[in-house]
Amino acid sequence: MRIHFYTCMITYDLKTAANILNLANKPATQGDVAKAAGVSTATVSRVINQPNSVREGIRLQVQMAITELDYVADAGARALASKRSRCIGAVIPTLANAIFADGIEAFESCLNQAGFSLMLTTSGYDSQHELTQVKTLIERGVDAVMLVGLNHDPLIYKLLQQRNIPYVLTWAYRRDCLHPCVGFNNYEAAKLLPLHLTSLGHQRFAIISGISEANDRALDRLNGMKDALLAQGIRLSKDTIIECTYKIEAGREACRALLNLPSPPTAILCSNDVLAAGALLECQAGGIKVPDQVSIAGFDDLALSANLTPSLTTMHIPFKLMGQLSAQYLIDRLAGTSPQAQQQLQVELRL
Amino acid sequence: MRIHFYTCMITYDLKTAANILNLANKPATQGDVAKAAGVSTATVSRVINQPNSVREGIRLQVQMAITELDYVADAGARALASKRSRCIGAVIPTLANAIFADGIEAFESCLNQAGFSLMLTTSGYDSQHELTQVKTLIERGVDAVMLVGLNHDPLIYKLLQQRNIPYVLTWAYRRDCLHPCVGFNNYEAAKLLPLHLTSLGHQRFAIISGISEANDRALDRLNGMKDALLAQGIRLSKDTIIECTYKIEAGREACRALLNLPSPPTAILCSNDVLAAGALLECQAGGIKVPDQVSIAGFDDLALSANLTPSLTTMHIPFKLMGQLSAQYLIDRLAGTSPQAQQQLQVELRL
DNA sequence: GTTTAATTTGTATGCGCTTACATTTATTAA
DNA sequence: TTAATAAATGTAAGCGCATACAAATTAAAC
Repeated sequence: MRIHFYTCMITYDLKTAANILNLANKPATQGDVAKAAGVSTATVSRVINQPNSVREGIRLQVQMAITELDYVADAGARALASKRSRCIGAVIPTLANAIFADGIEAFESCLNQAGFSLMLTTSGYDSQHELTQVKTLIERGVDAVMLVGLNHDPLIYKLLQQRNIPYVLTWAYRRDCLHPCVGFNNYEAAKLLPLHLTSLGHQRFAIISGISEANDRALDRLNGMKDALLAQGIRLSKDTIIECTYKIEAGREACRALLNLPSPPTAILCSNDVLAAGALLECQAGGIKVPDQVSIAGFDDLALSANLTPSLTTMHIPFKLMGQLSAQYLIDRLAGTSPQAQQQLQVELRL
Repeated sequence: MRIHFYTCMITYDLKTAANILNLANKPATQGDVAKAAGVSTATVSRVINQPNSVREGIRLQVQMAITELDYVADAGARALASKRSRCIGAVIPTLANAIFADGIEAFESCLNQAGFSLMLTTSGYDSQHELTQVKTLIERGVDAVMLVGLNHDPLIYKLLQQRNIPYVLTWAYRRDCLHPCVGFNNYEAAKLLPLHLTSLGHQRFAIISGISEANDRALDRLNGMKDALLAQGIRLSKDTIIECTYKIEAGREACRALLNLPSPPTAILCSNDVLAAGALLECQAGGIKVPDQVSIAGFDDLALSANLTPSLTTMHIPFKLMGQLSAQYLIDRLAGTSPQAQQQLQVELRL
């Protein structure tokens, strides 16, 4: 036994050091790493946070100790000492709507590459719930926040500004927006659709819109469409504008109602591709020829839209780019630079 | 001026205390609240964490001080002192596929109600990237982790178990699974589809599958379909099984290839509704009558599927319930109870 | 009205890290 | 070679909270 022990001591190395220190099976701390590498905790911290400020030999030694001990820095302690959580929060209306998928995916991916994690919450298109979610994110100590749309409870801005938390609004853009935003002008983009359809000769229009209350994108799109029609001398009666939730069934139902009107529209403008797909599928189910009997236009250019027959006329939005740019904006802000606060993205009509 | 100041002092109350303490405009700390309420920090902490252990009068006093000072507890400090971050991490393959939307939405919602936040990351169907993401989540100090599917790098389990971090596997279930899981048996569920189609008289089959490598759900579904066909004496040739990414265009393309075979299938089994929708839309685009000339079946029962014409035969999965149950499992684990580790959900064929 | 027990509150320590500052070591200039 | 300078490392002080334990208060029992 004694000899064995002695042998152990001779072959003492980082590996056994790891085991010895890990006897209690508690996660290794910076102190454990420091001890194992024969340096101070400050040096370990530097190896992790500013590796270039540590000479190569020592750096490797520390990194080896980190590996041997399976050391993972404690997030709470880091956040407490550095005032940075390395987490960025986002509040989106819902995940169930494909509209947000690509943008958020790109947003997350970008954050990830820059060493940030995404804390994701949903508001269910409810501005008071959105406020609650922002409060929660602040409590979780996020370094920055992403929101969807331009209109939010003023308290949200107050809370964020008070704590100096950078934020960015997305999925929308307005030149006179007082807050950082990355997106496109929903109102102007929506104007293009009726324009295209009137140029094809359509006169009798209807609109299927998302619920415009508490959804500035939906409202802007609706107003854009209405105004563009008005400019052509076309005023829609009340029963030709239907607001419904962003569900495919809702789109179908709305379309059915419109086609049953005494004087049904020859063109249906939808403020979203999910609704448009619903409308198109309702027509197909009812044996109504599109676009011969009725034309349908959408908005957002979901993957589905181009694959329907006939394919949907829709407005393409560079969601992926939007996610990337909004992530980059926040990353830059946190890095101390002053990125452009308002970024407008170009949309494109897809026939 | 002087009188004014004096007046201020007389009306000294929590509000002015707030302003005085907040002069530096730094976020209020627990200590500030304690001072303002005339209690110790321990009491403030209790008011926040175990309100019932504080007498009502003092509790209200403290809560008022919290409001006046806009106090928000520092997440890092809380995590450091309590060893709990109140965050739960999830790694899903991608957000771009609608399959995950409903489940994650319900998962997040459940966590939220229980006072947890969701940290969401994506793996892109890459198991090594998944490992990286789990490491990141651990570094962020999540209290628990949700993963999709049954097969993961063993190191993931090791890391989680080592740190005593509860985890749950979802979107899949196997009776002999060694890990906590909430889901359904992809293999058995997939068997039901060919069964249904052979009962309709189909003999010439083809399969459009997701990439089965590094995706146990896709592999199980593929094997289930193949085995069920084999049991009926039907063996698929190599060119009637196509694996592709979960994109609608990929489904179209695969369908086209299958229909161009010398002896095209009369039934196409898709391991996912996105692929099935692509196949169906390809048929429509090509003027091929469904189900007269070819039958198409899917899996997952996306909202779209029931609204296509003809509607897709598909397997309904209770994704929302799955999200809720997996969230609840982790919440219970963190609360110290021992919830059932394996939970199987029932699927249902939708014609 | 005491004594004892139960409840409420305060005191004080430490969680694990970052960082300002002090000290040491390496590098350059003279 | 030595002095002056720059770079690398160590020391030690918090960051803001939760909580074990001690002290004080209240309620219950006698």
